[in-house]
Amino acid sequence: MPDDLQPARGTHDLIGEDQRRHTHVADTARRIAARYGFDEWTTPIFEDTRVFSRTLGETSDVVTKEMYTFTDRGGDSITLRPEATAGICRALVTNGLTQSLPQKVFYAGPMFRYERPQKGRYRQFHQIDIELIGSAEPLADAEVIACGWNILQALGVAGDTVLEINTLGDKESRSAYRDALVAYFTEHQGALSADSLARLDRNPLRILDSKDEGDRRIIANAPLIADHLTAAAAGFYAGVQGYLRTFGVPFRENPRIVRGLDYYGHTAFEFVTGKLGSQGTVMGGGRYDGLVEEMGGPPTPAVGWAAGIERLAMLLETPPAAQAAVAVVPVGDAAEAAALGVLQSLRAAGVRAEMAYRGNLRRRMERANRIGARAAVILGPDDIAAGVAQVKNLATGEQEAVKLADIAARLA
RNA sequence: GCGGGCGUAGCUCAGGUGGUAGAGCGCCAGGUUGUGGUCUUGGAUGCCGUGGGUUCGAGUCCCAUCGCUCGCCCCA
Repeated sequence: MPDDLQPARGTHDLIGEDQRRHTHVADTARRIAARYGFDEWTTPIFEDTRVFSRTLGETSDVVTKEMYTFTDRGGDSITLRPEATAGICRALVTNGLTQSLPQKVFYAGPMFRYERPQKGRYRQFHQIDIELIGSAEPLADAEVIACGWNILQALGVAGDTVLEINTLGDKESRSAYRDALVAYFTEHQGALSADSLARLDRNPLRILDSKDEGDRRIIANAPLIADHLTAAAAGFYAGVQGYLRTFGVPFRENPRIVRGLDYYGHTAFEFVTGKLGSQGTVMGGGRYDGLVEEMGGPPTPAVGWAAGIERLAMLLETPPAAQAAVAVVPVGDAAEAAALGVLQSLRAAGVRAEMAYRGNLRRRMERANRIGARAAVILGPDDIAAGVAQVKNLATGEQEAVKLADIAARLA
């Protein structure tokens, strides 16, 4: 194979089983989300760079080193979206939908981040996404999570995942907690890893997430957000947990859960799995009450999550099967016209049907077998003269003459 | 961005100490021009990732580079 034409680094072609897994994940999510009242939106794959730089946080890795940003021919700074939420909020504002809240949005599509590729991490990857914009109630958080849980159940992967939840509190709680953390970690900075030292002034909350062993010992005694929550924030968090129990969604509190993007507050959660190596987060999200305002709209509460389609597709136990076709097989050139008639009648009846473009009977039967056809409809001159075709079940080998007019109904 | 492992046929892989490349599967053709799967006979697989170096000679040794992969970072 010439190596001058390869897929760009971190991108993948979706073909055959890969595509079927992908489609199954997206279709299942779409179906379940619809039951919860979420409507699908499609927004542009690229946006004005400010849509992301303003909202994701000036210090986040996504903005500082992972965006595909370029200047277009008109001189505008354009960015391939690294995530869906910012674009959805922009669309909400642009279309004046802040006047008709709440909006419940389902989303599926490709995202782009310039990262070092690895299992479950790609430069072009796909997410499904739901956003519930316009409700400040804890019930909204719980419903969004319950919907995600149902999707994982429908995909048959819920058993592989654990829901971990935390609260980041309101602004007041968070800044008090942040101060406490900085004080604590500064006291122990001699023992912190280099990575965590860098996080200390950039994003101290992230230290809680460190995998470094030395860090973990220090983190074990770090202050907890629970002790710095305002009464309102604590009440909100308790409300979310109560509704999760009502919905029957099992969860585990994990005070170490922190979100990477700055716009999150209050509820933060992740569905994690141990089956994908270090890329264990399969679905993650939380509440982002400030984002719509950041985008130029009125103050608007919102909560949502994103899930990686590739990661979910990898967890699928049994690959979705391709739909088996019916192979139409003419015997000799003279039978072609009649065979095409049968072929089209099958398709009109909703049957997946195929006819090879050339080849003798034997070759066409081999091909029917190779494509996994469930049946072959064989038409020879004798059959046509008698107004029938041989319908052969390729699994059992049984064959029987069927009137041409009855074939479509027989195989539908 | 940092560290480890790996790039040989379409796929999975074998090729001690350097001597011009192999297997299985798949593919193509015949046995079988009105019947697939099983069987059988034959055939083609290839810039040994790419570039450079050492050598009489490199798939094999060295350097670089690209890609894949695992971990860190980050995140879905």
